[in-house]
Amino acid sequence: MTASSPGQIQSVQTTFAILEYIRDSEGAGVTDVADAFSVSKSTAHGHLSTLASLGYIVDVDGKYRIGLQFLEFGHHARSRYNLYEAAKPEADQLAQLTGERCQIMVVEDFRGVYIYQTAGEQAVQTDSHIGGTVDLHCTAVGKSYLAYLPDNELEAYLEQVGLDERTKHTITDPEKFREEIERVREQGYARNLEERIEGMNAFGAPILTEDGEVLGAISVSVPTTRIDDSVDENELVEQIRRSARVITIRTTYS
Amino acid sequence: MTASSPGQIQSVQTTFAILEYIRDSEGAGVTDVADAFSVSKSTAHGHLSTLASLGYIVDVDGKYRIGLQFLEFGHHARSRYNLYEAAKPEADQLAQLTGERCQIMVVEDFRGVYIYQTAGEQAVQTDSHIGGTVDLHCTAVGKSYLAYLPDNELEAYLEQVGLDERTKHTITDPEKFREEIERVREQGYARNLEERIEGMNAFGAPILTEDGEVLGAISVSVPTTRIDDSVDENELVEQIRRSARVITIRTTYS
DNA sequence: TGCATCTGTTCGCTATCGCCGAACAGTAAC
DNA sequence: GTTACTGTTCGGCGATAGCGAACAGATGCA
Repeated sequence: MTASSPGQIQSVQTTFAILEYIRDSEGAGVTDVADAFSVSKSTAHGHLSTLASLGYIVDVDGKYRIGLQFLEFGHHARSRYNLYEAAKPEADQLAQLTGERCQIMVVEDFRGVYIYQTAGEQAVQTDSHIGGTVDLHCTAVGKSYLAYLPDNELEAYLEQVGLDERTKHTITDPEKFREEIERVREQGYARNLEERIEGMNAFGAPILTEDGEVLGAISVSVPTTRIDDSVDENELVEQIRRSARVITIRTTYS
Repeated sequence: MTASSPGQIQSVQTTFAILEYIRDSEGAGVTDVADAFSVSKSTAHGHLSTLASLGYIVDVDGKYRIGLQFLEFGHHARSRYNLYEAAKPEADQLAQLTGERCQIMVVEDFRGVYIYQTAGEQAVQTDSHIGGTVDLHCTAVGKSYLAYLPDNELEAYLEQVGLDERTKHTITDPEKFREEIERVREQGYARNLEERIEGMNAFGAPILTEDGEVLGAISVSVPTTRIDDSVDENELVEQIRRSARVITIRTTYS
C-alpha cells in the first residue's frame, strides 16, 4: 500500500483490493485477508462484513467468495457496447464451424476485454475468459482494433502503453508494428502468430459500424499444431470476416 | 442513509450505492451523484475519481458508466457453480427448439439469480436478464429449486423471505404453497402461471447432482397468448426435463 | 464576443470514523 | 478436554473522509 494519489478514498481502494484478492485466491476468510494486506483482523473483518451484508461476497463453507451480484454489473457494462447480443450467435456458429475457440473483444482504457468467448469441439484451453483483459499489440483482436482506429489514437497507444514483449514472436519495434498495422488495414484481417502465447495463433477481424468506426473485434484461436495441417487459413479468414460483417449489420438494425 | 449496523465501513457502503446508482441511471457525473446522495461535490468527486482510477467506472462522453472490469468478477462468481458451461448449450438448444425465452437460475442468499438467459425467435421481452434476481416463490425456476431443498430450508425460506404478492395469481398462503411444492416434487417440474408477471408463464425443472442435491433450475417462458394455442405443454415440459438431465450428466463428468 | 451557468477540480479545516490491539467467543482438531 | 485455530466485539487514538468555498474549464445563449 504505497502513497497513492490524494483525494482518493483509501477504504474504497482497500475494499476493491480485497475483492480482487478473494477472487484470485478462490475464497478467503478474515485472517487470510488480514495477513495478505498486513492489517488488523478487525479491519479485515470490517471490510468483509460490510461487503457480505451488501451481498457482494458470500460465505461458502466458511470462506468468503465473490457474489453473483457482480454479474449484473458486468452484464450491464457489456450491454453498453450493443455488441454482445449481435455477436454471440455468430461467435457460437464460428466456433462450431471451425471447432476452435472464438472470442469477441472490445476495448476499454486501451485494454482489450473479452466480452464473449465460446469453444468448439477441439478447442484448446487458454487463459482467456469472459471479462479477461489482454494487450492489444500482440493479439489478433487487438491488432484488428488498432488498425481501424484514427492514426493519432494508434500513436497514443504506442506512447502510453507500448509494445511489451510477451513471447519471442511479439512485435516490439514501433516501426515494424506500424507496418504490421498497415498490412492489417490492407488485408482487412489480423494474424497473431504466437505473439502472446507460444504455440497459439489467432486470426481476427474488426467489427465496424456502417460508418467505418471500430466497435471491437472477433477472432478464432488455432494452435500451431493444426496450422498448415488441418486448417485452411484463407477459408478461416473468410469465415471470420463474413461473421464480422454480419455482426455489423445486426448492430445497425437493432 | 439510515444508521446501519455498527462495524460496517460507511465509505464502502456509499461507494457501492454510487455504483448501483450509476448502473441504474445509465451514467452519472459528479453533480448527479452529489445531488442523489445529498453529499458535497467534493465527496462525490472523491468516490468517483477513486472508482475511475481503479477502472471500475469509465468516462463515456462526460458521464461515468460501469466499467467492464465487473465482467471478470461476475464471470468468476458464476464459474463457482459449475453450471454455466454445462447448461449454456442446452439452454440455447431449448430456446431454438421452442422459439421462446430460456433461463438458467441458481440461488444465492435465498434470491434466484439468472446466470444465463437466451432468446428464441419469437421470445417476448421481459425484465429478466443475466445477473437479475427474482423471488423464488413466484417463478418456475424458483419453485423447482425450493421443491428439492431439504424441508427445513424450505421452512426457513417461508419464514425469512415470505410469499410477497406480485400479481393476483401469486400463491401467498403458506399452506397452499406447501401443497404446490409437493406437486412439483411429484411431477418433477414446476409451473408459473402469471404469478410474477401478468401474461407471462413459465415451465421449469430443477438441475440436480447425481446425489439428488439441487444446483439450480432451468425454465422456458411462454406468454399466455401462446398457451393452449400453439404450445403443447406436455411436450415442452418433457424437453425441459430432458435438458435438465443432460445438464446433470454434463456437470458430473467435467 | 461576452456574460451566465453549468460542469468538474482543488484546498484547508474539523469531526468523524476507520483502524488498531486486546479481550472475548465460538468451533474444529487431536 | 485441552489446544489452537477461527471470527467477533470493544474502547481509544489518530488518520482521513467529508464539508464548503474558491477556482477552473466547458457549454450555451444573447
